[in-house]
Amino acid sequence: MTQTKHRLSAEARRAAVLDTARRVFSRSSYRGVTTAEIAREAGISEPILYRHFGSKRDLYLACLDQAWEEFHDEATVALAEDPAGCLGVISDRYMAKGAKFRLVDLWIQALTEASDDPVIAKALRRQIRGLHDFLAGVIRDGQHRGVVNEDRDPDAEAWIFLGGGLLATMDARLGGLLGDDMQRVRHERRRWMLSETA
Amino acid sequence: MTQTKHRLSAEARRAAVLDTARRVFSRSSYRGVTTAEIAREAGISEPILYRHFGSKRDLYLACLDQAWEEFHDEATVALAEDPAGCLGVISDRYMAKGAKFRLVDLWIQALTEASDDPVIAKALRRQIRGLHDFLAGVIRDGQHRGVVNEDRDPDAEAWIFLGGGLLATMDARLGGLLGDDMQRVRHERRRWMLSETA
DNA sequence: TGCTGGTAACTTAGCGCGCACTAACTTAGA
DNA sequence: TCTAAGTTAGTGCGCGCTAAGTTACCAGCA
Repeated sequence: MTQTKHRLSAEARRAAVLDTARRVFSRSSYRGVTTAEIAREAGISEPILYRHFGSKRDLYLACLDQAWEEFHDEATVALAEDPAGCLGVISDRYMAKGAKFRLVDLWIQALTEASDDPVIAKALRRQIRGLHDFLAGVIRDGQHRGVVNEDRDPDAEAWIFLGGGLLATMDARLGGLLGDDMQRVRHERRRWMLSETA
Repeated sequence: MTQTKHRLSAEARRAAVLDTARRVFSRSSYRGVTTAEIAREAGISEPILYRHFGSKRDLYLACLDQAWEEFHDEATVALAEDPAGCLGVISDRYMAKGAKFRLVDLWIQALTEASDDPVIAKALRRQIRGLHDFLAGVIRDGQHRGVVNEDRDPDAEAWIFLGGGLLATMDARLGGLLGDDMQRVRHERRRWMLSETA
């Protein structure tokens, strides 16, 4: 039987804290958030937080890992379901302004921390390389299917796509600097990528 | 007569502190740097720092302003001297790994702070919009001169270029993730921008 | 040129507060 | 009744910032 009111099992509590932490971190920054804040928002006291995570940094790393894992899973599913529209799904999922939380928000912060913390830097490298390889794979797949122009360099284009993600996050964090230029960026990129000639 | 040894005039000291602060901030982050650290590296004590700048935040904003102003001046000169090669000069100046300090490093940190600090957000918005307009102007100029394909959207392309800058900063902060893919990105972008047909 | 007083560039030493983290205790649930 | 999920009430320390005191520099004057 599941618990009724306040008390949760260890793993349920851990998952709940991780979820809250991910939300709180992603709307501010690693250093801008206090462990007390996360605990309060998760509806627990700090010692409980420290029972499940050894330190604030451990918690942050766990957030990074889970966010990446979740994104990667969803992207893989989207790729299998609709290879052509997959990139659009990815955009919405990981950079769209409306998304409940954006992976790239964590990345921007992690990038700021990376200069002082090699462990965070390493985790971030792994994830970014992972996303790049995924994107390059999608582009290659599109080329085989004749949707994407064969003359394009998949690795280079994947990086440019990733740069677009950074741009979108910047935009969201500054409260909409690009406006409808965002649409024009998408349009411009699509024109380049799509296969006009065979 | 100028001072001989330790004591500097107020304005000379202010400039020296600002220079040091810019270097120290840009290699780490706003929150990752202490005022004591800046003071030590500038060869003074903290109260002197606080005589010239009202707060750590004021100092940071002054760094942002000066970095942007300096970059903008240099870019304007480069544009006047060599309109065609101007974009290359800009790349080297503001994103190249070897540059003594990169404007975009400050931007990435400021972006992290922006969610908690509307003043920093506002300053950053101004600078980014400024760079975008400058880049779009360069592209338009290139189109008039027949160097850049007339069919490209200058505003959209300026944003994409800016996204490339973020990408390069990310790369540098993570210690060279892209490797020679960076060259391929440049090549890919150039192919798209250059005027192949009239 | 040498003395001297005033000014402003500097220093030492520390305050208060916020935050990561914890010791010791309490209580719900099987 | 015993285990483990929870709490209260801290501690120590780092950092932004400052009060109070010190010393280098430069007038003005004999």
